[in-house]
Amino acid sequence: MIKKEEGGGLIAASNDLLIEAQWPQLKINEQRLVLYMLSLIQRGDKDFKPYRISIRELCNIMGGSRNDLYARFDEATEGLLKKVIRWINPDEKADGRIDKTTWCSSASIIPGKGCVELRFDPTLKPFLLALKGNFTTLGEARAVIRLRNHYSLRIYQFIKYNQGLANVDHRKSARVELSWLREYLAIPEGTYRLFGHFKSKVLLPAKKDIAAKTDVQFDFIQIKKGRKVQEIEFTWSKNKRYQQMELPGISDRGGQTSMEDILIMEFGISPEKKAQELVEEYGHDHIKAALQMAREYINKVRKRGQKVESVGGIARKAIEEGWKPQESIIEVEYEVQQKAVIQERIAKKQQEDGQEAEKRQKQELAMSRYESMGEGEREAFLAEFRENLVATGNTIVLKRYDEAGVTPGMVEGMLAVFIGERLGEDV
DNA sequence: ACCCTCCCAATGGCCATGTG
DNA sequence: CACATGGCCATTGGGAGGGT
Repeated sequence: MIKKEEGGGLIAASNDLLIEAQWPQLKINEQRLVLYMLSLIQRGDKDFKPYRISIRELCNIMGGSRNDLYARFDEATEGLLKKVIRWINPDEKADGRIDKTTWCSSASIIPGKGCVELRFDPTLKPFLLALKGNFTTLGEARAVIRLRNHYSLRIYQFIKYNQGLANVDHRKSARVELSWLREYLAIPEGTYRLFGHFKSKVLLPAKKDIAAKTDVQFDFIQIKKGRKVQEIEFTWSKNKRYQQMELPGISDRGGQTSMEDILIMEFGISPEKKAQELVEEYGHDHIKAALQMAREYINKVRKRGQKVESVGGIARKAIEEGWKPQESIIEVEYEVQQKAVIQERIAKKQQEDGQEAEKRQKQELAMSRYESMGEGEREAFLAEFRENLVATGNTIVLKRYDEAGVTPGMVEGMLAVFIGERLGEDV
């Protein structure tokens, strides 16, 4: 990924991963979705669980109003489902294995819950983790999402990638061939043939865009060979203005919205309204403390290798009971209580299963008794059945039975029930 | 709710001019 | 001459607003 230049300076030759993945031309909304999903992935995630995005967040990601939001979501996810990525997994590069998959493996809109769900194919995991690079927080992803055009987005990724490497090799700049940059940005042959165009339409807008909307800013110098610009050298710095920037969706209600987002996305509390209610009722700080405790509790349970029944349930409990750092007794109590609830549920289920089996057995016994009846006995039984129909006022079934006898469907169904009732019990 | 029109910003191409 | 630069223009697509 990094090769030594003759002069000894470092060249970020390419982000092999991205090139080898043949990152296809994703549309802006598709890129936004992917980036947003990347921010949700945790390194520790074993399999890619479905990732939930609230409608509010989706608005931020895709931009625009809520009216045609689902249509745009549909369009973007359909694109992601269709587009094939081929990439060489660096861990398996030796055997030349090429993985082929699509960006996301399923996308669903969950009616009534105010959120949508996306799922990645697990094959993609190493690729996405590599891609994830340095933007790990919701805030950063949001900032990226604000970037309007996809050249800006890709340059931002490039800068962040180099910024990450700088932590390791202390590089101060990244120098790339113009041709590489064009390839990286997937600019078609013939477009921006002149550097001037490339600069005025790609580099400068990206510079402006990134400085205005994200946590970094960059600058570049043109390195010429003769009169032709051969290479671009990027330098970068932290964007100090970023802290004061208004992030989309947060501007109206301070930090509260993000708390709702945490409730919805991390703890799966839905619908959106419920999360809002919780924030309004208990307040930001209360919930923050409670959720921290809930996280610790969940981690503890998971460490013990136990399954967490309902993350949302624990969060709700934590909020409603006001878990605070010093009140670990509650936590223990809750744990015990929760265990009891689970035990009870299991016992109930077993009981139900048992009853079900018993019922089936009785029905089978009844049917065999019915089938082994002699002619006369059966006639008498059917007469009884008819009487029962009259008694219960079941005129529709009665009519059918009188017309055609025991026919598949309603009549047979009623007869089976009757048989079960009359012959199922031990005589 | 749907369609139409207008406006604006983004985009990409062309051209005149400047410069080593 | 070859290329950079900046201005200009046509096209496109999304959003807002108004009419049916």
